[in-house]
Amino acid sequence: METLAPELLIKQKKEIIKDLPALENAENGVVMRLAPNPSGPLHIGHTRMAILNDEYVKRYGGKLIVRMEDTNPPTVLPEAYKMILEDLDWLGVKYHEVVNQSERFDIYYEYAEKILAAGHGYMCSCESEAWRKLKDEKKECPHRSTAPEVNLELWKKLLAGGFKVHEISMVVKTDINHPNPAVRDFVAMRMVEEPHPLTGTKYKVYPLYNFSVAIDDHLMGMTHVLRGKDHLNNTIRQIYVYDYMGWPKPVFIHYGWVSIEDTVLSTRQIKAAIGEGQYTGWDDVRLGTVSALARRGIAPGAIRQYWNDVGAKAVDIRFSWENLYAMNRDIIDNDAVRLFFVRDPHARPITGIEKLHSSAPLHPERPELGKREVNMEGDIEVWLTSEDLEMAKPGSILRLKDLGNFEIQGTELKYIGNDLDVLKKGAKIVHWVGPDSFDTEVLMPDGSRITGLAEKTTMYYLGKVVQFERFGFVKLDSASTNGRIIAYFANK
RNA sequence: GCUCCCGUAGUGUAGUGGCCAAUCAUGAAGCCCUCUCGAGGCUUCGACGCGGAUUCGAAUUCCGCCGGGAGCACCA
Repeated sequence: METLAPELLIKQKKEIIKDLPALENAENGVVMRLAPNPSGPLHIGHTRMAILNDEYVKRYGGKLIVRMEDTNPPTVLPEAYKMILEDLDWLGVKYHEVVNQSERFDIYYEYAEKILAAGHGYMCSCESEAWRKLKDEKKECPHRSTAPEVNLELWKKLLAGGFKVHEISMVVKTDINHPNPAVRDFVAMRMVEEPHPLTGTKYKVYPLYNFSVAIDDHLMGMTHVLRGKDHLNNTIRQIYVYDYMGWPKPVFIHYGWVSIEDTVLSTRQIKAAIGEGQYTGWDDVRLGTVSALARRGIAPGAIRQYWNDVGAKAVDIRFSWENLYAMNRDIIDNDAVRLFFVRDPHARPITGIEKLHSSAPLHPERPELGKREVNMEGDIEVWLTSEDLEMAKPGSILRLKDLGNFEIQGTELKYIGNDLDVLKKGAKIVHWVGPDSFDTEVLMPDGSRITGLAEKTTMYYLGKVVQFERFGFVKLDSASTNGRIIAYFANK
């Protein structure tokens, strides 16, 4: 066995792939959607809806539509359209169509008119605060009983530009006596003067979330709507539109709230902070954006597995970086080359030998990835981390990994052979770098920086995820012209 | 205040009346292995929020309580 198939002995990975629960009414394929607001790129929180929807579409076959919900010009970030799609691509999400709500206004107008004509909506010129107060008290506002013909006239006047901002809006009736205040009548269309990044000033009358979503979900043939629990009340409101129009309803699934600690996620905050130069950009490794995770060496497969594992139940959960990192480690461990990195390095001259040679595999389980060789001659000096040096008492023996055994003599290291038996006598294995190493700076997710020396070979793996032994997995980002390496910490 | 959702180990998760003195992953502790504090192997720790009811039998059903979360925008 060992000679025939050694890989079977080494890599018996526990491949327990947990399946998402089955979807109702999905036997004949599904149509699902991702409906991001293009106010910024995706962050770790958004990846749940992306992965879950993608997983189901892949499983049952069908179509995944990306629908940019860009109906509020002030919050639209023009670059976000592209960034979101790049994030999805990186995540391995297969979408079949991309549509922008900002280009579908004529459709929303058509349905607004139908709703008004049928008496299911009204044109309201109440001051918004007063209107809300009436709703709280389950009282109708004076416009709620306006005749459809009058409403239609007002609607036409609105479209023709006959009103100013905030002067009038179109409201969809639900049930003014509904026990749940979150569900009573909602504004469906309103005027916006700010130009839209995509359509400019072509339209002035904008739909609001619940209205455009209900219409689009139906028109685009959605069979399943899988979104967060925070939309529970929105679903109830949207169902009123379905019922007014006599549309069949998709299957609605609401997964629980995810609380993500220790991570900056607020698009608005990030945007402001980038402007102030506090972050280098949307992919600053301190952020929880998808691009930041990518930059840090988090594998898309780890994120996918994480959400698959969590599933789509309605329980509120805490996001666990620890669990994500464990999944990430599983994935990257196999390909990450092992290299030496010495933090807070201190030089130590070597005595007792003129020539030293080190040869070690780049990956302990994968000899095919090759070896790295180090040759040193003459007045040899190596660098060790202060942490190891503090532990080592004078006269004790250190095993410099893949190099040799050394006795501590003051600030010098005396070569005493290369026999691994010293390990059995309690010699400690430490990591080291030679004179041709590179200054390296590792940026940690918390914003701190760890500086040290990385061995020469590191330079050949720029752009890759590697393991700095006894330190952790890092993504080697770049090297400046003077040879300083910048790396980002992924996980231990 | 009103309404809704939820409640299994530290974190997630399986479990839909008996197979549960509760699954798996992650975590922690220990041992083995390994020239890494990684990987791998083994062992251990750790949970059904509480109280009633139904039942021969409940983590699974019902009621009450407690606890957590969300929504109540001319944001999405």
